Amino acid sequence: MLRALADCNNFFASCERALNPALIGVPIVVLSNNDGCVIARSSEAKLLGIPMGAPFFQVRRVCEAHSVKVFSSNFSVYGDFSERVMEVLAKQARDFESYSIDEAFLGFPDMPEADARALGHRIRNDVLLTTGISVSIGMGATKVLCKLANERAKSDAESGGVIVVPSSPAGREEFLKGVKTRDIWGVGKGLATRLRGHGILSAQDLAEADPAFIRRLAGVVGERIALELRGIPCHEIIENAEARKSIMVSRSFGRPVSDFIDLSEAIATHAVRAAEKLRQENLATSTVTVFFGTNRFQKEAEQYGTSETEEIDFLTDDLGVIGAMAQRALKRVFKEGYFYKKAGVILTELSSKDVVQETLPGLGTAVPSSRNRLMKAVDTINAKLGKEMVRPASTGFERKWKSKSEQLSENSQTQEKVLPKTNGVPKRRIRFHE
DNA sequence: TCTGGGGTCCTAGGACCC
DNA sequence: TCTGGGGTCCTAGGACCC
Repeated sequence: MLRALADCNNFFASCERALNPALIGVPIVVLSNNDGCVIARSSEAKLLGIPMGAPFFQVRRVCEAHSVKVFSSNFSVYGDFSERVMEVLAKQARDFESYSIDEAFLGFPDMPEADARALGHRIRNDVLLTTGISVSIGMGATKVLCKLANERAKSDAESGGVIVVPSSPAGREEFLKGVKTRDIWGVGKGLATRLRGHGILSAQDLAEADPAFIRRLAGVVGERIALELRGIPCHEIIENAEARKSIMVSRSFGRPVSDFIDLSEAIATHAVRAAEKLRQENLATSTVTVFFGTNRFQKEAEQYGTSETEEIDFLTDDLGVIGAMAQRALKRVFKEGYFYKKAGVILTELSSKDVVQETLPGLGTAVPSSRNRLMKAVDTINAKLGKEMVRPASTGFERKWKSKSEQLSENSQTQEKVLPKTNGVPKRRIRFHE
């Protein structure tokens, strides 16, 4: 079966540009939370040599010198663009898997290879016209081949944004010879080093290697990659994403904190947000993990970091219960005398709330319905009036530890705008900062 | 001065059981 | 010198990805 990977080009930067066409041709970078690292670059910014993942303070001068537009990330906006792109892509193929915020796998049973290129260009045009976002299309027999084709489509200007890996052994070999193992999807630094030790340098070397040998060297993960390179699918296109297994909320602090009360407020804040996500997805949990740590980049400073888990014997989505569990865990492992840089909360052992109510009728006594109504009220108010409009006092008032988002606050005027429409269907209104 | 956040999967090894 | 052999389950940590 012919498969494809559609991957948005410079996604976050493209979103900012789609919102503000005056930015066309201007170098753009988008920063991570806390304005820490570069997580997206327009092609102009890439040409300036600004690396992906670079700490912003290391590239600030280059940005200033070349008038690079710098944005704090605005994930609610990127999420809206993502929905729009996915909507268009999902219509193009029988099989569809939204793989990440800016990528989707498509499956085309019965599609002749000869028609693949033209199909790819049609999809590209369709997404560009309806969303303003440019995507690259990589096509082949397996997901791993699609990934490689996609990378080539992005880097090879002559491809017009579409590359098909031929299914003929000779054509595939020609393609794979020019690909370094480290550039294969699923081959990280560790595996690439091990492969190199055995003379496996290119994707073609890996495809040709004895699968049993690769299995010993790199486990089932490596073996599957090798088979996929040969055109044998090991990873199907998964239509219905399985229920997620964990929810994590974590942030670095805007400045180091050492007081218990500050850490406690941050943990409370993250627990509230995690519980909110839980309710949005109609899930419930019995297990809460908190973690926190000092700044690992400050080598000379004394380091401490840990995680601690608290369990209960029923399932809940109540921010009060989850918040209290997080605080109990924190109190057990907090240590005085360190400068902490980051903290977070993880919820695991997730179940559907419907299942909970069906299979555990006794839950009605564990979670009073008045609490359910309270959670609904909190969610409704915050959805209507803005994030954190209602929150527990335990999340703090002064909140000196909050992340910074300097590039956002620089233009703190919030405006309402409407994204472009498809098929006359109005999209929900979004808030964002210009 | 300043270094993100949120996931998944696999494996090895220990605990425990028969 | 000699001290079974398999299983399963769970967990921590590593590796990788976007």
